[in-house]
Amino acid sequence: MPELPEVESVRRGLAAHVPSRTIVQVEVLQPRSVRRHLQGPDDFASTLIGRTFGEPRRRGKYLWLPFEDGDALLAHLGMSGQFRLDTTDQPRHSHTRVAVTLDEGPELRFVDQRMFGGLALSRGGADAPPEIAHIAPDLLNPTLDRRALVRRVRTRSSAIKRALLDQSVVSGIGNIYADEALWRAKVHHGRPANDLSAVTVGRLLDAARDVMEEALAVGGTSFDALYVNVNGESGYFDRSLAAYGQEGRPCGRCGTPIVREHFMNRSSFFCPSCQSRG
DNA sequence: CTGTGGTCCTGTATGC
DNA sequence: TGCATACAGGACCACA
Repeated sequence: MPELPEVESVRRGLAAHVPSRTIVQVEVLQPRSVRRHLQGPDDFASTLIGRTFGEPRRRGKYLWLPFEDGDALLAHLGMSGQFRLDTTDQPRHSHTRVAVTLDEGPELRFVDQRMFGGLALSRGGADAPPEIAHIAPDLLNPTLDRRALVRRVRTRSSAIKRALLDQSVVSGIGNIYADEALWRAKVHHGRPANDLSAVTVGRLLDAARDVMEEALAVGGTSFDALYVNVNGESGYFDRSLAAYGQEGRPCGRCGTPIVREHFMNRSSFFCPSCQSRG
């Protein structure tokens, strides 16, 4: 379940290998994975050939690989998407959806079991893909206006967790890090965002930033083989999770068993004692 | 504009 | 053993 730390780990892996590499061949093995390229899979493949990569970039959970000509390869990993850099003699993983041969070095492979992710060419998207204009800045963006963000969050009447997960409010947070941030800030996920004080929302956003930075430092969170970096390696932050997936285990602060609750068609894990409904 | 709930997708785990 | 069901959940879309 790639969220900001996992996507950033992938971006860094790509940054070490793809800049200055030129595409010589593209194989679309699963058309669904390029469904957001409206001209179709054949156009996707042919239009990429001959282009040269620049420095990979990221906003929230979106990743894009700029080309030197001003366009970009826009990617989202969805639930299970991976970029892998494998030598051509290594067997392709069975869920390989797109394979990109470069002029030298390893092959770039997009692997995606559940196919919620995908690739597309973004015209003129090297600096800022127009397709993701609606995606808000993320918490690791040094130019983020924290006060403006606190204000925007507090205009929402829906549950605070819904606001945290809304990528047009703040980007990069998914279900795992939302639960971790709420636990750290001692806020119940269902509290209306506009009921929280500016200080509390500020603390919550700081907690989200901190937990994602800590996760990034250890390569992200991996529960299974669905998230790995470009070399196929797992992250280690699952060992540091305080709330997510901890149902029945004692809260690290007060010892009360962590509770799981259905919320927004997914699971929310929280401490019923530390995180009161207010 | 904001808010809400349905849908897509496949592999794994669980229940009868 | 086999079949059905639940679950994982990010982004998008229709609709109120």
